[in-house]
Amino acid sequence: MRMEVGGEPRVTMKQVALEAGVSVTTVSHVVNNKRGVRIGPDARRRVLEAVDRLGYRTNALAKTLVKGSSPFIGLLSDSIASTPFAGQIVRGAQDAAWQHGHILLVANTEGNAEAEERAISMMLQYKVRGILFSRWYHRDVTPPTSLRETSTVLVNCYDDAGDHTCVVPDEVGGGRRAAQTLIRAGHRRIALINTTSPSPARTGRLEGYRRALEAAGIVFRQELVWDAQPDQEGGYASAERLLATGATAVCCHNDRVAMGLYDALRERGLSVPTDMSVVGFDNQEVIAGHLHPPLSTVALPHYKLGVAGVRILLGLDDVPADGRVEIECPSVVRSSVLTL
Amino acid sequence: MRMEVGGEPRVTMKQVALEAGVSVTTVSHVVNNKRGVRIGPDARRRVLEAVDRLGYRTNALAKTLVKGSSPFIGLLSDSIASTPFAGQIVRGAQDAAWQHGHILLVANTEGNAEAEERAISMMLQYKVRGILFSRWYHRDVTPPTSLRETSTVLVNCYDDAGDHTCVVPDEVGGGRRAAQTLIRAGHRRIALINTTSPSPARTGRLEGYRRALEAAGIVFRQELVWDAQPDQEGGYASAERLLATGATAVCCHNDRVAMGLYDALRERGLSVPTDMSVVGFDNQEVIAGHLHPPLSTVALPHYKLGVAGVRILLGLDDVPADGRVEIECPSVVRSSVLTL
DNA sequence: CTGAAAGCGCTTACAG
DNA sequence: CTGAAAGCGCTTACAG
Repeated sequence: MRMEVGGEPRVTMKQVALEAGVSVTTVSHVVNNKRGVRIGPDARRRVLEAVDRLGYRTNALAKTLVKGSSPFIGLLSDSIASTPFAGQIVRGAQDAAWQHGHILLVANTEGNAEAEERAISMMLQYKVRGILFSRWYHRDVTPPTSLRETSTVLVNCYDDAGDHTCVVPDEVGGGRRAAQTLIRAGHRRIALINTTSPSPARTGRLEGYRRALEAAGIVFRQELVWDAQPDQEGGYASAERLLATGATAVCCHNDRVAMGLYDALRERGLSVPTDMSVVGFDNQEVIAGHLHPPLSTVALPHYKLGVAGVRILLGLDDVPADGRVEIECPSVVRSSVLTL
Repeated sequence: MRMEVGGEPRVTMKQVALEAGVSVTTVSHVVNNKRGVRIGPDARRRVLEAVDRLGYRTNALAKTLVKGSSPFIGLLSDSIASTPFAGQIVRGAQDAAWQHGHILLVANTEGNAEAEERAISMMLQYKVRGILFSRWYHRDVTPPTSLRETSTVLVNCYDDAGDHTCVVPDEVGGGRRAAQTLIRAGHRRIALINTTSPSPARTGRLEGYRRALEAAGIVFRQELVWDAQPDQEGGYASAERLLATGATAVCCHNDRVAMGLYDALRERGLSVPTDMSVVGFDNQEVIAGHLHPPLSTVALPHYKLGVAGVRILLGLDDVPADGRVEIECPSVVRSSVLTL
């Protein structure tokens, strides 16, 4: 086996043909294992040997040119590492793309409009099959108009205009599931620490919480629901109020809020779940899995959003007439809920 | 402006030429704004208009073919979302690649050897300029031999054989910096909760800790150093032992250990930093930034590792003779250290 | 069974 | 100032 160094001239099909003493046509046929063409066993052997000897690798770019179809799919992300969420979307999209013989071109724009524009332009020049436009937290967007030049699907976001197909988490279902976890454990007085920032998560989860209560015949009480900063500080600051409500359980807007609440509770000598049952949201592994005690929560389906995004783009999945596909938020049970 | 739909035939330079009534040569010249060629103002205007009218986008793939140089750089990652770390590497590599007109092809292999092999093969077919082989935590590896077919640099890992250039965090410097934070605050009895798993982080940070003590004229005491599981559970379980040593401060192997320790301390009615000064490692934002009180720590330079990886690959940065470049781990001060 | 030739979308000497 | 032609690395009818 011969090794190629970085800048060395690439070995092409022509050279293989020369080495094997056949035409490039023949090389192409055996290299691609073309069915329906008969190649003499001797010729085949010779090209295979030549390929090996020369260390030939087909040039996928040239192939793309003649085939006329692009292997690329673009993924526009507004964040890739600031939270694990965006990463999961990328991972899902990548796995799905790869599985179907496509290659993901990811651009991290940090939400910068100009960077987005340039990334789209670049993707278009590489003749992507389509573009996934994603946001790290579920929200509405007005996507760049240049996206109209190619097929695009919105991932973890949606446009009010409804110009594009979108795939988003089922927030209502998630909120319901969070509350149900508590209801099924026998709780009746369940608080909800919602977020201060307007978002589909805020609206949807509240709606899910109401529906779960209603289905269980529990009356909704406004005093059990309030908004807090959606992080540890917000949870920490909510302890006093929570305790005052006499609730035995609480749904937190996310795992970080739950973490802050844990701290505040512990400082008061209270413990989870004995004194308070807690359910989070997001399933942010590094937090939820390692709190004391580990936190029961509802997971956001980022990986699946990514997968669904490319499947839809490739026409593999059906899309409802309204162009909106919702992915379920599954419940993750750990040990922060006391069964009454 | 005309819009193209997904499957529609692409508009090519030939069509633009036709529309503008010039040759493709001329189109190429004006589209690329070729210097040194004079184009009649009228011709130029006509092609620009045609480009606009037709919505022409150059085919970067075809261009690549004739230019003979590849815009692609491969990044092999063993994880992309299980921790924020890998994501930062990807982000750094992506930013640097983009900045220099290159495109990052990232493959997430989850460390699976077969997947790695296929990804490399794919990258080679797309004629990548080179490949970055990365791991989410710093360690030694024996990279796939097929990597020898292209330029490769190891990111956040290294091979004992020394076949490849590598870029890794300066663990010794990081360990020293952690200890120094405490020493400068006046602490003399400083514990170190190291990790049970053998790794450059374990060896290097311990070494750095020793050097910092030595430089400050503090004698190293074996009883102040022990190993624990490198996560919340390990930190939680270390509280008793830590308290028994009479240390006034502690360096934790990472932020998760610190988080577990916080919990255990709080359960004993103790508080940070009044009763114990704590320094973490990793600067895992979601944890370190939001503990009560926020945790002083030492950051792992993942973003920079990614940047350096592509810069080295592109020949933009010098590499020491031993092929090993170390990136500094900066100290991040928050409020978990009491000044004596 | 095998190969010459045209063509994918571009760029670049080379001639006018 | 402008264009015909060759060529980048491949594939695919079409002839032998």
